[in-house]
Amino acid sequence: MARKRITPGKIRLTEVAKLAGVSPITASRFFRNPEALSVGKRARVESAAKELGYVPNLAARALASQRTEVIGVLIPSLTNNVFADVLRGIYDALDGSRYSIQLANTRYSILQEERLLRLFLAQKPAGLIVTGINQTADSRVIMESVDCPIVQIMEIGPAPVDMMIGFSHFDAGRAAIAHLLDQGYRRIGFLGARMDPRVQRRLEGYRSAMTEAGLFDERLIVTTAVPTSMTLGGTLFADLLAKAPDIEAVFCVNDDLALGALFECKRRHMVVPDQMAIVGFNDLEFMASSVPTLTSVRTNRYEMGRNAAMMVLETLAGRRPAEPVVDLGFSVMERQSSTRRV
Amino acid sequence: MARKRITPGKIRLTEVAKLAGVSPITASRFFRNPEALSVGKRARVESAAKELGYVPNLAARALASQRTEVIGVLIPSLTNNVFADVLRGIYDALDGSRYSIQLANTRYSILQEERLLRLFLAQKPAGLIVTGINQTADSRVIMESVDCPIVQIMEIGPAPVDMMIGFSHFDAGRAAIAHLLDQGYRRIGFLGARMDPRVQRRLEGYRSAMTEAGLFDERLIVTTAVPTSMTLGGTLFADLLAKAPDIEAVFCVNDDLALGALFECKRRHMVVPDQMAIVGFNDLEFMASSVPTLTSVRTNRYEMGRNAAMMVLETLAGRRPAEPVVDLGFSVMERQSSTRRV
DNA sequence: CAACGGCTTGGTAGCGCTGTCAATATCAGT
DNA sequence: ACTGATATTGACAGCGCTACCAAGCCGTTG
Repeated sequence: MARKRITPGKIRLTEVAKLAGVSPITASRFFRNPEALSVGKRARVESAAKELGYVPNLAARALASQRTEVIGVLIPSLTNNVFADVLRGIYDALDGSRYSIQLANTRYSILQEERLLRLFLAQKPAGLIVTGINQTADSRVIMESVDCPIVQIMEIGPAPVDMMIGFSHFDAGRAAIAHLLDQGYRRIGFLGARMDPRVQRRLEGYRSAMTEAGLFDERLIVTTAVPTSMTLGGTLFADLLAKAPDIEAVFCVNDDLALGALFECKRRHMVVPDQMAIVGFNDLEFMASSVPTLTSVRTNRYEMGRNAAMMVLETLAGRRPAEPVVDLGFSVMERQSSTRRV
Repeated sequence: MARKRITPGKIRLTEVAKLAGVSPITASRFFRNPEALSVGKRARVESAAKELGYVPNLAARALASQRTEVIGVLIPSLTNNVFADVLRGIYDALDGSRYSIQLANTRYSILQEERLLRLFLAQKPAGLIVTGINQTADSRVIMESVDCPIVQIMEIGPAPVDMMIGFSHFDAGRAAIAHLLDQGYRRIGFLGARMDPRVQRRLEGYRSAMTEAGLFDERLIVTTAVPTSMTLGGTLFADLLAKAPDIEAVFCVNDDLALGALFECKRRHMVVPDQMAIVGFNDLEFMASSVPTLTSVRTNRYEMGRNAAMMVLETLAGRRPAEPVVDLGFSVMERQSSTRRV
């Protein structure tokens, strides 16, 4: 004999079936589709499974059925609060379903993303949720070859691999500037960190709005590839002031930078918004409770995650969403930090 | 025939072996332990795999080998920045290893935790990282029956299931109060949200230190089961002021509350620290860049996650850590918000 | 020169479950 | 009573990989 059975006491489906007096396949059906069984057998299998403390072997199930109940999620950062909200939405939507989540962190690298995508392939995921629309060509090939629902989240754009949910970062950037212009600000600076594709599109929105208003000036822009933080917000804002001392307002590419800028203003005894207006992005919870309260562009992160997961779920259930691309929009939350100049 | 082969074009290990001119088992060894092969065969298998674009089937591997390369991680919250840092540490430590992470969210419920633990069982994880030391009795039974390394993180206590890494929240709470007492503050309030077991132990530390100093007063404590947020920090602080208008300082059970309290002070035109000292907990990045800078108890969250994962890895590699319980300690970062009263 | 031991390689038989299809039981309608 | 349709159940084989053991190969040793 090539291999001796090393698991004498282990409870397999066969044991459950034996105790319940049914065939293994019937017991198997009990776990996957109980309605298909007669009431009597259903009860017998159920009590047998409970009595033996049966735990199904997922690997065997996956091998035999050629699919898993794992939904792969690719996000670029674990630290960024934005993705925490998205994740919460995903987890909430999947809660109670039989699907579980396999989370992977791309660290904002599309090469890393491609590697992780390959890794997911080996798991035959039931569905995939990936961040953004800037995948490598190879990543796209992989995604197109995987036979499972895929949702790209965080932004929308042309040519979805499968489904898509998000909003236009370009438009959102434009809207933030439109608000400031509307409030009478003219010299409006831009603060950006990380500069991932979505941030760059917000910058494009800024550039477009400013150019249109005849106010564009390269010196108003300060960016860095460094990951964002509140401390960085202060530093970048100081840099911006050095480059363009006459600015009246600043659009920060996220809320951490905005709060950092606010504190830098405090440090310099500049009054917000009288001497400096501040607008952030994402509308994290704290923006409404700072002093002064901070204007921000609200993005529907939780809903994005939740809906993305639900779109995968619906597709798996055979009810494919009518609209594969969903624009969740955004809204400029106008608060004290950017009220009209006098 | 019971089942016809439905995968005519799929690349299995057999195909790779055939192309490389070796037996399947030799090809298998290439992927698990390349050193065992002769140099020639190693190269042949490698190029064959690459040529065919072979992706191993993890389910089959798991079924045949009776184990997986998945490490289960149970944390109570995705939103809380504290766990984002822990997770980052875990992901960093596992990066480059062959292990992947299965993350599950207990939502601060030990019943949910037990359910998820059962779910993990079915996956035969290679290791387990769980938060805290307050598991249900059944959870403990499950954990003790699983044959894999387990690390309890975030705090230390008696009777580890297997390994443990964290610090004493009781001592940390005491240390925060000791610092305030040392700076001359006497009427010190306590602000707590969520009130999970670790927060309660911080409260015990507060109670112990205050009692010891002969300063304990039940009216100085304001807590809620509501999840923490900056806004809540402002609200709770207002409640505390209503109950005890004469307080001189406040110890907030986390940094969000502390920043919320700071803004509430601003709103009330109370000068920090002259009229009100504030101490937070965790020392998130923003504590050092607010105005005034905020004192906080630094906890080594990233290291906790990283070391926990490394402990699992080491155990899996057969090098069991000499010390199964690791105290990572904490440090009170003294900043402007709690400098000595005049 | 036979015996030995280390290294590499292969054969065999499953791991535990489920897809497929056939068989049987049940029931309504004529 | 018989037919056909539907609901339930079971037999069989195999999903793709690896554990176990055995065999082959080689150089070394007494």
